[in-house]
Amino acid sequence: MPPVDEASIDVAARIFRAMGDPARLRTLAMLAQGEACVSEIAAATSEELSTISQRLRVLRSENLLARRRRGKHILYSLADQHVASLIFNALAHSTENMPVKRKAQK
Amino acid sequence: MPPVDEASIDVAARIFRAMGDPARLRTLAMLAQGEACVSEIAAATSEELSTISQRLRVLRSENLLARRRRGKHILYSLADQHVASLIFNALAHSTENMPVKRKAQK
DNA sequence: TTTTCACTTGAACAACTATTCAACTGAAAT
DNA sequence: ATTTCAGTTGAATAGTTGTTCAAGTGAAAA
Repeated sequence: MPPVDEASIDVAARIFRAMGDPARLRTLAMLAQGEACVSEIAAATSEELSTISQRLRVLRSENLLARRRRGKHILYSLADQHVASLIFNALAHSTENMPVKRKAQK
Repeated sequence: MPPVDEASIDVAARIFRAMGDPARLRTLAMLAQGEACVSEIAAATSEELSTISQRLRVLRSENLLARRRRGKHILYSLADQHVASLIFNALAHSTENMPVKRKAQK
């Protein structure tokens, strides 16, 4: 771990914060499976279209997403493999590192 | 990327959120360099002791920290290497993946 | 060119979060 | 046993964030 400069910390924190909402993380996890348009995501979660759009806007503002148009739809996907790694990493961590939080016996 | 269950998403999102604050991430980065007590952290950042304590409480509640006592001081450190990886990963991502966000020329 | 429609966006409101203060806790030192 | 002091915690406040609504965009289809 090299000494960390302030700007990097801020950028990294913004990335973490963007990923730190269950709804947004679920969206990212969905996109990790493949491209999807806004309507598809909305349908999959039974939520407002504009809710999804705002959510994607947050993720996009941190450069976590890529998008392209196909016909009338806009297809979203993860920006790169790095984003997938972060998700995978945290999910792995979340399933393993869940100590029972009990003191050594007696 | 395996299909993700709801509980894992929630835990992972909580971890990300805890890391998604510049002050907290700075603290984690500092602890990645080695153990430190609350006073040291406070001194290093010129902040209130209770501010630091509350901050550590948030990180601790997501199992990101370990602590042990030495004399009158309580030494904090990262819970495990996994946490260091997450930090390192995001910092790496933050320094590289910063596209100039400009369209292809002309 | 006009219409359509998928998506985006600003504003508003409710829900959540970070910091500070002041009081408290408890292990260590005396 | 008493004192000390590093750290913790509940409450209050100010600032931030997520969702929704309603209006607006703009590329594609007609």
